[in-house]
Amino acid sequence: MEASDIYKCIADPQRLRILNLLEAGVLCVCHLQELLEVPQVKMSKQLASMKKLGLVESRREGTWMLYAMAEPINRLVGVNLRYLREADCTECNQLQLDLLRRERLILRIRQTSNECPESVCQQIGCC
Amino acid sequence: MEASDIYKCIADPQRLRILNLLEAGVLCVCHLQELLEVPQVKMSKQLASMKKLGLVESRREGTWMLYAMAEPINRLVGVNLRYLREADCTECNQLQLDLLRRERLILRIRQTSNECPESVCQQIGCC
DNA sequence: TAATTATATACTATTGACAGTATATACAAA
DNA sequence: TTTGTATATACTGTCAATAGTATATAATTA
Repeated sequence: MEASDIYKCIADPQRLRILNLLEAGVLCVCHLQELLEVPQVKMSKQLASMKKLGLVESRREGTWMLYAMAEPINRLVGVNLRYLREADCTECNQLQLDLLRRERLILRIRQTSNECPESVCQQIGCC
Repeated sequence: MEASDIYKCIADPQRLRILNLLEAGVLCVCHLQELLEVPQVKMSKQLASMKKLGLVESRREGTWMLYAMAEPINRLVGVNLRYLREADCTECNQLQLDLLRRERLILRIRQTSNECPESVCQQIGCC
């Protein structure tokens, strides 16, 4: 895999945000949809493209699909996420904000019963 | 300027190579053409796009145009160049190779009389 | 002033990425 | 076995980036 493929991938702000979120932990498609406020079909296609690149992995849990960073995390992606989280620009602030929103999402799932299957919940870290 | 603009820019291997070369020092269009083996029109357009982004600057010297990294160098570009020069991939090796070829080019100009005007030569560092 | 050199821009055709809609699949529950 | 839910894929149209050709510009030299 070439560096240019990675750059093309993270040149899309939404894909960058997805990678940023997944580096913090496993999430399922519907939660990514909610956090980024994009239609299901778009999220699914973004994830498929990153899976094809080998950047993310997916695991089925019932009807739910859990997505995670492929291990070991691509170093070029890691370098850039680390830089952008510290930097100061519109996109960078969004990454910080997304991580906060992820925390809040997990809290909400924890406090709401049956929001998602227990097996999913365990992977995400709600319970 | 957003991070995504930078990534779109360096997602093109040739533009990445140009930035890599310019970080090492000033070069004129024809030398970049020679080093990257691309047609004049293409090089000119790549440089124009990066100038528009504010990543490079140009200065006329007679009929010659000298291109340089815009100062201060964009930090995201700097972070990535630094990483890629150390990393091991096809594109990364190319960056190393380009720097060597640049050294050799400068040596050749130094040893050949009248290959380029003296004012240009001084900026590039041949003499 | 005309010719030459280095570089830039205009124009055109092609291609690749993307969004949106519709539909398919995989699994669970009734 | 039907229904529902979460997700994926197929299909289509649109738009932006790119390459290539031709031409323009800016400065130098004869």
